[in-house]
Amino acid sequence: MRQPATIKDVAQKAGCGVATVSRVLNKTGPASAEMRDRVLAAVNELDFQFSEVGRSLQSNTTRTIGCVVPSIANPVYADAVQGAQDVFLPAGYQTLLICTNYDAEIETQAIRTLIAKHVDGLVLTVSDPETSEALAFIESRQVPHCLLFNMAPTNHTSWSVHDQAAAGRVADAFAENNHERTGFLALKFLSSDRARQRYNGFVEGCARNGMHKPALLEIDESNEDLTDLLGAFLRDNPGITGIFASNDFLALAAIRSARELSLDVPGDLSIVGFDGIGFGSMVMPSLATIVTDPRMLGGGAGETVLSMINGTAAPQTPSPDQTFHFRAGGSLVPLVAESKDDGKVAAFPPSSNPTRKMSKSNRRDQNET
Amino acid sequence: MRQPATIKDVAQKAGCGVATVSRVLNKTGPASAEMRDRVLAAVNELDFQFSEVGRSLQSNTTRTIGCVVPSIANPVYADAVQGAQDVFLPAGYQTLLICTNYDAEIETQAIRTLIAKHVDGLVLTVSDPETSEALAFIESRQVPHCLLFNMAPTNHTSWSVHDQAAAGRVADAFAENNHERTGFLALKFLSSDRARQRYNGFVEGCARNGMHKPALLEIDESNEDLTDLLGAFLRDNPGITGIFASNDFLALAAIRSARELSLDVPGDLSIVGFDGIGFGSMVMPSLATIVTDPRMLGGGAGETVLSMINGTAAPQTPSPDQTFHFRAGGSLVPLVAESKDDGKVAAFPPSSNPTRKMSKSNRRDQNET
DNA sequence: CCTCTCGATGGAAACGTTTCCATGCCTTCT
DNA sequence: AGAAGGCATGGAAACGTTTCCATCGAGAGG
Repeated sequence: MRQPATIKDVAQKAGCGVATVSRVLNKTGPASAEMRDRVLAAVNELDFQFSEVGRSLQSNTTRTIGCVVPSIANPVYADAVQGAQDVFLPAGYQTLLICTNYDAEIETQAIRTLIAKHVDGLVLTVSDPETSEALAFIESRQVPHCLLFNMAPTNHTSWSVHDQAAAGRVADAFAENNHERTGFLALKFLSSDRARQRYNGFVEGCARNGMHKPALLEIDESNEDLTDLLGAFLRDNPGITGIFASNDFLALAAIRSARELSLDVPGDLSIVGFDGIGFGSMVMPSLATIVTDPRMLGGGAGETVLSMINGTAAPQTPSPDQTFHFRAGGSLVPLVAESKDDGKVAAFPPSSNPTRKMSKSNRRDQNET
Repeated sequence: MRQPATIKDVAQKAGCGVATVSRVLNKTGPASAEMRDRVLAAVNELDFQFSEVGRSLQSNTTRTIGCVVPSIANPVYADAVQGAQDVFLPAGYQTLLICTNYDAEIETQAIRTLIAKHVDGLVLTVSDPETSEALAFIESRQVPHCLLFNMAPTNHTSWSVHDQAAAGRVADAFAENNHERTGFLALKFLSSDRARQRYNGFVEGCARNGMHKPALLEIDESNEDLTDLLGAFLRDNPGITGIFASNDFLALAAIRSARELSLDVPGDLSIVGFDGIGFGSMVMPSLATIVTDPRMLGGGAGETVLSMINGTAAPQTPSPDQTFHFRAGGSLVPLVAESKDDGKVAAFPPSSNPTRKMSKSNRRDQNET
């Protein structure tokens, strides 16, 4: 039993042809009761199991779906993958997972291999859907697929948070709390169209609310020292009272860094995140953020691919404003006017927030250190 | 080009035999320069790519590894999977991911299918390695494999945190801080040998330190209301001053629940977690916990499987005490003696801990509600 | 009693590769 | 000049399935 038994072994042991074995085991054709028993006995004795690879060659199907995301160390993608596989597994499909680590080269290469392996479908987050080589290749091969967390180019369907609208909502939130000067904090701004969408939406939202254009603080590597960068950023852009971080991790890191800079959050600086990871509501202050549902999105993308495979009706993608909602939190508070030492007079007493108080003074005396 | 081109199409277009095409493309045999050019031209024209399934059938190899974990919604497993795939991908292997959702039935079924699909190896976390049907099957089929986060039965290798030693270390930490009565909080105690290992280690550690045997609080479903359960638990087990949660999620949830019960953490109740997720150090108070490195473990398990496939020397698994370390945090503080009103006389002045004091009075007046 | 039909069964082709082996030719050595 | 060897190439088997088609026997209907 070094080599696993094949259908031929079973046929031989049962004293019949391979066709009969196939018919019995697949229940795809007539067989006498006695024959059935003999085959089943042989199967048991040999511990036989069909080889899916022989089967795939013949049937042109693998019951396998490719799933491509940047990284599952990020819980947003991890949840989405989980959601997708929770759909696939009960449907009889297994999932080939690729984490590209935000590398377009790996993305292209891995997807070619997935297609060579003849996956029946693909769920994927690409770095840039407009230029993605991999995506073009998928189309040319006509593999059923669905995007995830990407803006869908024409002829594609995508399950995604409407980043731009969500970021606009964040601008509204800042406006509602009387913030005027804000910053946008992003990691890997260039390799992620998500971050860019959020930035654009935020800029637009700020403009719509009559706020200043947000300053951009971009980090390239996650191991750069955020505290130093943040300090320099606030020094270079005086007057900033709020920061929108392009994800919750960054937001929490920013809170920590702000504290290291002896800034009070939210007293001196309000911070809003994006994604709505569960921890956000466990920290003090709780994190104001955009809440999303990655699991639902992953599941939806999975259903879409299955429907393409089966030729059934595709599930409806959620409307933009169903893909997120704003969650208020202690990290974003109304800005209260006080003696503002940058010359701008805080003349208007905010009617909507009678309890508004000011942060401890002497914030950000940047030349002290 | 509905159906992708096969090697035969290439051969025909290049005017040669399929064997020549195979040799040219795989660089596995001689070919004239002119022939090479013709073949390459045909490949380009047809956008040909080998079918891995045909190849697999012939070569008895799939360049695919199965990876089985309970759920990647849990960042511990997500990180481990990421670590494994970071090893596999550069080595030319892709990863078939299965999340069993802690269901032994799914586990067995999925692993059978993985083997039918002829994966070249397996990295897996099973629910119980001693009784796992799937594991037995893997052995009978002699598939290279490595356990992850499981205690290794004989003849298996496993990359895992030494749960028992780590839990013992937690008991030491409580002892160092003069706690005597503790509780152990676990989710899915029955379906996870990890939780049981930790419980055993904790019980043993408490005994070693002369503490009371910890009380067990077990939650079955993650959606049960922890606050109610915790309240009842503390009422039923008076005198508890510290809780060891079997993972950081639970620990953070417990902190929140304690607050809802108007208990101060750590003032009234110290809490220690397990896993060392990044967030633990971002919350206030920071979470005392056992820090582990799931990514390293996943990577190690991956390397082990690769070494089995290639017949090279297996990497050395870390020694038990290299698999974790204790991280102090604000959620665990020394217990201070004070007027204790539960009748127990604090008569014996503990020689080893002269500074021992009691907790603030009237905590948990259990009949008040 | 003969034919027709139908159930049971086996042989063989096909799926897309790789690889063994045979063939033919050209070079090179004796 | 003849033999030997090496290179370039193609045919075909093999991998493990499914499925089409043919065969065979038996029961039914005329």
